[in-house]
Amino acid sequence: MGENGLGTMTHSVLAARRMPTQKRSRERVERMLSAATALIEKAGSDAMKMSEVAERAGVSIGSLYQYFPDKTAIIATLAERYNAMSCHCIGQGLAGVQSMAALRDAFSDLIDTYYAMFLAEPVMRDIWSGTQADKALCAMELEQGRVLGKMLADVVIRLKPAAEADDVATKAFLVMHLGEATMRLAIATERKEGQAIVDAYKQMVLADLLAD
Amino acid sequence: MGENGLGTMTHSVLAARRMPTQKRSRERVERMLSAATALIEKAGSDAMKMSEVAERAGVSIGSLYQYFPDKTAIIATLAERYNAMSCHCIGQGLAGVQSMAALRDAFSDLIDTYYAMFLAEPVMRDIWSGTQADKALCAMELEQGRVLGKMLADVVIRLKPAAEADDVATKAFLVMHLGEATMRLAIATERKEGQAIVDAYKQMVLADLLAD
DNA sequence: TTGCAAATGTGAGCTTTCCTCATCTTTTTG
DNA sequence: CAAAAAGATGAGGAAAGCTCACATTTGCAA
Repeated sequence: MGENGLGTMTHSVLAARRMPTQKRSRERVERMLSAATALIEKAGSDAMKMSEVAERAGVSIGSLYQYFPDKTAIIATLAERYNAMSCHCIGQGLAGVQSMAALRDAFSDLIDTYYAMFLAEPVMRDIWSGTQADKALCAMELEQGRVLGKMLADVVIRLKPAAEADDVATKAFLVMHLGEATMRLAIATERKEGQAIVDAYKQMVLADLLAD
Repeated sequence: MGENGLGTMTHSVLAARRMPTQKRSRERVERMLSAATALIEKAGSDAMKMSEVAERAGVSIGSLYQYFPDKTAIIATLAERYNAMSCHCIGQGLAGVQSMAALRDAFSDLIDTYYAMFLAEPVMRDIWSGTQADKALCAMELEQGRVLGKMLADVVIRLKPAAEADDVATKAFLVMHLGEATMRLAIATERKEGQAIVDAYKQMVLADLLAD
């Protein structure tokens, strides 16, 4: 599962030791990230060894550390790509909404899509369900929640101009963050219960969001 | 902050290598746990070194490993004690509820108490906000959610016998789990925003819980 | 083309931390 | 009181992250 269709965005989380400027090194960095992806899919990011990443990418350990200051930087780079992808999806889903009824449907679809993405992407699952030990990863999740929260808040404010902006912002932030928590919970349980949990989340959140 | 008033329950998470039966060893195990607590408070469980725990407890590394199969076992033991404590609190809070209005008040108080506990206990914060990388810890959190969810579901079923039991159970499980997620989020933000987030959570959940 | 500076690549091995085990000491028990 | 069981010790094995002194390749100006 080498190529993952996530584009070729360069990493920028925690200033890499060196930015790849030549074509050769850019390709090598992509190989490193592909190797890391494959290894995470196989056994999780915790079990991923830097030496294995280097070997699989056909690169020396020294090269690996030239572009990623430490192990978490590789994982953070992958996480950043997935984040960008899901932010884009969610943004698109919310963009055209013109009524509360449309919001309800859009939100419901969007959660289902997000859930399907979690289920389908082993790396995403691994990163968000396991490795939250890392501070940088935690900060990224928080930031992600803020971005998604803002998207949702903007829509709600647009549809309900009378609402208190601060309250809406807080609630939207919470709703999006709890969405991620719900995904984690759903994934950690049986498939059927997982779906029931996601449905319960949608129902609860939508009732609150649509209330006036 | 040596003694923490959490009682002297023995650990039982992942069968310790050896159970302390003599008085001497039981005291030593308590010293190990106190040392671990102090070190986690100082710099987090990630930075906690087994050699430091042993030294601070006035014990050899060998002894430490005689009672805790690995590093996570110490943390899991502490987590188990905090879990038992919070389960007890929450159980008490929900026990005497006889009406939906009382449930609303009890739930609100209970969440505030839980939040205060999170804020006051550095070790609890550390364990639940950081070290979720460990599978045993994740399983414990899930189990904790199930136990708390059952408590809440029992109360709701008692007050609304007409409700579908499965739906209530799923929802209660989700609500309790999202409660923990909310705590984590609140703790990760500024104190004032944290309180607003907790309030938003309470409002959202209660509206759903009290709906008929 | 050529030569040189900057960029890139290498991997042996240093460091840190978890954890084991052979051996010794203390306590309990028949 | 002697044997057996429980408890205690700490040097050192092992694994993985990461460094650094040195080798190679590339881009570019003369």
